[in-house]
Amino acid sequence: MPELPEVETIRRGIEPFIVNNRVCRVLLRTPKLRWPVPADLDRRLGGQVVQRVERRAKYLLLRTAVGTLLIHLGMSGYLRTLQGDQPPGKHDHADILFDDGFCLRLNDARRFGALLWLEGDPQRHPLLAGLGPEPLSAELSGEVLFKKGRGRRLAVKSFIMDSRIVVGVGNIYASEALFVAGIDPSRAAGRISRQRYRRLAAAIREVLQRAIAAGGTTLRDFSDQQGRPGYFAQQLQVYGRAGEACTVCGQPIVKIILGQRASYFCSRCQN
DNA sequence: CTTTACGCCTGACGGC
DNA sequence: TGCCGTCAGGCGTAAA
Repeated sequence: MPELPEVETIRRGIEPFIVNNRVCRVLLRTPKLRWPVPADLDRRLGGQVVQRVERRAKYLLLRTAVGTLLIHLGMSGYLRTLQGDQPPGKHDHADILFDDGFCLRLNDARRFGALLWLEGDPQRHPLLAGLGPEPLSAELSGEVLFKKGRGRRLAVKSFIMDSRIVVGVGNIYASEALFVAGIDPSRAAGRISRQRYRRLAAAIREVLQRAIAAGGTTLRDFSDQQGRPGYFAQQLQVYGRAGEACTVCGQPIVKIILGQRASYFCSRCQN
């Protein structure tokens, strides 16, 4: 389930292989993922040179002179990199083949992902236009969170998972960041001080940054295959650890449901 | 305006 | 062994 760190790791992994590389063709095996995949994608992307590989939130953007291929991996999606042709396996929905024999293959068992063709400025596309700040940029600050949180009764965990507030904070890292910041996930977003939001903004950045650093080592080799993203589970402090001792105080980690999502926290360290 | 519920989809897992 | 129900989860959309 790729969260932002996984997507960024994938971006960095594929970038050197496809920037300045020309797409020779696109092979679609599945007509619809989350939305219908443009049937004429081969005609649009074929022959185009990938100029840049960007990421906005959890969307990957492969930019060409005439348009942008948007890729979202949903929950179960991953990209593999292949050389030459290899027989497709189960849930291998699309291949992007390049002139030099390089192939980017999209696999997504649950098909919650997306493959779309965007023309014009991608930032104007409805999927991207309303997004909040990137968590790793200076645009995210405690002040921004504090201001957006005014008057809201929503649980802060659900609040930071709202992509209009800040992008790329998925279920796992939301719990982790709130633990680092010492904030109870169920606390209303409007009832958190500026000071504590500053700590939260820093915690979000730190947790994501650390996961990217870990991904850079575990997913380094993209030349073979397996851009299969992991959870970086080895360094999670609360997520999925209900009943286990808090790494700081030893209290058992508690699991609660917020906004229909599993949430984990330490009732002693977080308030 | 905010908040909540649901649907999309498959694989893993537990109970029988 | 197999069948069935439940859960997981990003994110858009509908409904309250």
